[in-house]
Amino acid sequence: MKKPTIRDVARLSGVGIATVSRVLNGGSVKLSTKKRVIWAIKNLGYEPNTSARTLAGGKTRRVLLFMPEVRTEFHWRVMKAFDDALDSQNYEMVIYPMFSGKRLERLYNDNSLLRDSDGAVTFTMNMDFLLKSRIDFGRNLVLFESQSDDYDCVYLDNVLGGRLAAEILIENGAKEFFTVTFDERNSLLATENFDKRQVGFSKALEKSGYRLKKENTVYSSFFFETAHERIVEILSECDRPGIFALADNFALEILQTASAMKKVPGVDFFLIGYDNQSWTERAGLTTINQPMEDMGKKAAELIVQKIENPVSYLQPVKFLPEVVRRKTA
Amino acid sequence: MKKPTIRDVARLSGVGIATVSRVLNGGSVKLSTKKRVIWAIKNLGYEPNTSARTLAGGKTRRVLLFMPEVRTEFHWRVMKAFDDALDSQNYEMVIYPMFSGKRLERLYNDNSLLRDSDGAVTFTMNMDFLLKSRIDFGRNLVLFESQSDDYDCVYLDNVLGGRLAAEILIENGAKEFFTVTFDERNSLLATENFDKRQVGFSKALEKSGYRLKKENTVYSSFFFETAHERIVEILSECDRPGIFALADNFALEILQTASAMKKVPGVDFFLIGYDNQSWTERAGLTTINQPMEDMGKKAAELIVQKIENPVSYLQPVKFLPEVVRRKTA
DNA sequence: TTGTAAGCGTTATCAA
DNA sequence: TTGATAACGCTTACAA
Repeated sequence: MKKPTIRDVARLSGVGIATVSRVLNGGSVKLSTKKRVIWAIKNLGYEPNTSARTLAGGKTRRVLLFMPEVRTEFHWRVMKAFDDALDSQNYEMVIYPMFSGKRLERLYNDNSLLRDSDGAVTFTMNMDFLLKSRIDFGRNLVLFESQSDDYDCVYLDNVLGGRLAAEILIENGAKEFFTVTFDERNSLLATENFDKRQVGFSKALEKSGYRLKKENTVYSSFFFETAHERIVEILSECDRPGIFALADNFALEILQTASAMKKVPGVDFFLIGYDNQSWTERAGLTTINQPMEDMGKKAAELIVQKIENPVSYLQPVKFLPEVVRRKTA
Repeated sequence: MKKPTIRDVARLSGVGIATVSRVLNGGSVKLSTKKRVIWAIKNLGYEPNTSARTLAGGKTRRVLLFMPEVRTEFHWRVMKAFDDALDSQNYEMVIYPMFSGKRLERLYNDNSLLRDSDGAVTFTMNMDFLLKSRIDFGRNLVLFESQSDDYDCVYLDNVLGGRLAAEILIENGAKEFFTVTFDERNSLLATENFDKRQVGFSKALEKSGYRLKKENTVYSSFFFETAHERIVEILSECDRPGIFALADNFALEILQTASAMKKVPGVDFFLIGYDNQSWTERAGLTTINQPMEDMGKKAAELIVQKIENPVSYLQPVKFLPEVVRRKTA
């Protein structure tokens, strides 16, 4: 049994196909006819054909999301918020995972997916790298958690985030400071957000007369926490160290190690994370909140706006991080 | 400047549009004309229009992947392999993330994405749940890491995996046995793979005269390892316990805790993981290997085969887990 | 082996 | 406010 088309709907409701199209796309139609058409649509279980729509010059109502390797709750929650917001505007999210640079090449050679989208959003991607690919992203591009003067973007003030972390740790009376982070340079597609947190942190320290020694930056990773030994060392040799974990994930590692060593956070050492992931509340971790849901939602709004009402100016949206005080600092 | 169409190509190469289409889709064309057409395609930078193709009844060369919440290296590596294999056959992967049941409803109401795909693959999804949604997945559906009598599927023998783990631990001379897992029932979309590992493990234990006590199953989670205290307890109170971590992620937690407690794996306790994630080699973790790349590739082959040569029989493909012996057991 | 022409299901233009 | 009708770019009979 064939799927009903716009013609079937027109026939059943006794109007022309153009009228049905108007009902579908919000043209002006007399209320009574509109009602008949809607009834026919429901009655037949009609659904517009996307390909025909696109071909005829209509919009796809699809937005492409360039997704980095998902490692933390952060990515997932932002994507979810983004998706929800798009859906409420009747748009659909399609994910393009960035497994490697090879994938970009592929998109360059066959950008049908991009053409079949009304717009695109890059998610924590290194724009230098992306733009170097010479892919034509079209005009409707929004950057999420990366910055550029040439595109709309939604990002968090990571420098401020670092500063806030420093202030808390100083306030707690820490004498020596440490950061736990990961080496972004290994990641082809990384943005410089971790760098910024680090910079904000050490600048704020200096402003108060402290200093972040170079060797006090500990590198870990998301998959396999390699910082373990350094953490044991710090926790046993330092007097009440102040530790800034540039992602909550790293803080977890520290919390566990400390627990096994019978060191009490907030007493024997001070710890502040970054992200405010859902588990941190239970763990009593003091952390820097990123309003992930708001940010995801904002990105969706921005791209939809760009698609529907093209304007000639840029709209960079900067979100502000906030300290969530709990037990560890 | 408009994009070139099939007509432009036909005109430039002096043939009819049908001939160009044949070149594009692999119909029989004289070699010399074929060459001319290909030259024209390159010359113009022509790219077929997906919507027109689909509308005209052609294939989209697109496969939809239902993605669960990605937490571990496992998901990422399988997706990558799947994607690579699809690409080599000139297919494209589109991800449909399963944020929640709500997302399924949405697909039910507007399954244009599904219609715009030639086939679909579910990735570690609970099929009961998925089928209950009454979504029409079409005939071209392949299940990855879940089983059903009604569809092609690619899966690992998880019961065997559990058995292998038990055998290793017994061989090491462990007296008391533990498992660390997570509670799948909380996850709407989970498959029963963890259950199966657990069953295989305890059955094998019993066959050798041992027993897995109910209270010896420790529940953790991927986001926030809640098993920490239990692990400390086990490690300090048991004489050389044998621990089966049903995912490498959980094993990592144990390794770290042990390290902080100065307990040596392979001596003070025995530990075996599951997955053979990339970091496990460096960590010296004995684990059960899942051939992720092979499995992802096989799933791709299966779905492409289904699309291109529909057959009337089912092809369940069972992969076998293998022990990777390292230092912890 | 090739070309002509009839769809595919929409949107958009233009008259009515 | 409506309805014909011409695109949109392709695949696929069918004819040559």
